Amino acid sequence: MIRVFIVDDHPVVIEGIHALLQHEKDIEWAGQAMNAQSCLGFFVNNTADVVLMDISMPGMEGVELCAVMKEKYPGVMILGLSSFNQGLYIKKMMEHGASGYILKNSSREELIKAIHAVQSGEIYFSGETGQALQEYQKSSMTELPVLSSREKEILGLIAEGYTNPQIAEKIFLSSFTVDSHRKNLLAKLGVKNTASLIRLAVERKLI
Amino acid sequence: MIRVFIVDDHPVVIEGIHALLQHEKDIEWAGQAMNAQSCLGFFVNNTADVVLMDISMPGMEGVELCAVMKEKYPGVMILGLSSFNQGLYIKKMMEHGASGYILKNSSREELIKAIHAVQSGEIYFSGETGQALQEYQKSSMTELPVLSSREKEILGLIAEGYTNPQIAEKIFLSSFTVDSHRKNLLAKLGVKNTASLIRLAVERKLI
DNA sequence: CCCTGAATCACTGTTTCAGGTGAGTGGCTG
DNA sequence: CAGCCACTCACCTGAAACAGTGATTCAGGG
Repeated sequence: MIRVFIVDDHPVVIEGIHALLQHEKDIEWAGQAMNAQSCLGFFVNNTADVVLMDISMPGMEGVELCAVMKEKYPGVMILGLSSFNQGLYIKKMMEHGASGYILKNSSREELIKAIHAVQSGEIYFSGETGQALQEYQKSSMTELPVLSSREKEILGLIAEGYTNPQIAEKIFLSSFTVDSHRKNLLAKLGVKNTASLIRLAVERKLI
Repeated sequence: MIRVFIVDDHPVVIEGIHALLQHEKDIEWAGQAMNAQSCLGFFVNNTADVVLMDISMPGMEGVELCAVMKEKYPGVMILGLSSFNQGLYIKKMMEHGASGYILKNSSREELIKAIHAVQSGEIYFSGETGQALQEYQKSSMTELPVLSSREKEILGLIAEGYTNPQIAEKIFLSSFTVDSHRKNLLAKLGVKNTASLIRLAVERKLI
């Protein structure tokens, strides 16, 4: 008998999963919580085998709660649960000790399979989720090089649409100097032109 | 008696809302669908008063389905439903005839209030959602000009870091033509150079 | 049927960017 | 002190981007 507990701030998700699991013979509904506090409160006097945990609760609570839970109760297996296929969240969850991750639009069969898997110590990923994780690791595994403050300043001005001469005038430098910084930016970030540079900068929130 | 139909690709959400509504005396469960096709199929021989519709279904189906439904059955009120507080989606939904929008983590009370509101022709927004919409409209009040499909294609390739000659070779055009499209992009979006162009494109999610 | 607009191509300048190379200063650190 | 690195400046060359102008074709809508 697997005791399942759920933490999610969406009432409909709690209800839905309850409905999906209520006729499973080897699954017992341990309880539910709508936020981190009440989850931790439950585990003071009770326990469960598997916790289904929404990751994208307000304020990143999910990831933190996962860390706290695994520290206090390492025997409790945590299965991440989210509506979206977000590599970033998945990665953080796993770093904090989660045993797997499934999407909320998973089928009843997949949900049950995942619960069994993590309960017996396996790592479970729904297909799409595993893919997203790979994608994520491919695209941002590479550490961003450190940019000097001058470089970041100039990167910002380039993104504003200023040309080298304009930037030079604005911050009292030679346009040769601005050009040097610009070339260093391209080299450091491994891109070939302004378009790639700005795209990377915006997407990785360097500006 | 309000007949409520739900379209959502998440089984748990369907179950959850069903559970939340099943004891409401003046609400009748008209049916459910997990995708746009089966929703449209239902309405061939049946009808409903209010449709709860997930916006963020795979492939933007939600927004499109909303448009089709309102064209075919203008009397059916549509209430957007999503896990996230995304101004962009909300705006698109409303442009396509939706009567309101609530978050999936809304309480049972709010859900029922919203259903009654839209059924009687009102526009309903959950508090947070209204805020997000305002935020969104503030930040991008200036309407984005319409880009042709060719322009969007070339914008994407510029963002990938390709130069005009490379793009020309890639999509079998003259580099003059690519340059023309590029100039049109700059003109339409009101920017002066590639840096501004790409920044705008990434920030406004044109690519 | 005419007008509009997307899409295509062309030519000519000017400006900016990219690549390479080199060099001087000042600060921090092993 | 020697070495590293950020920051600064300089020049040269070729490639790309930007600006302006103009033209053709083709599809769709009033």
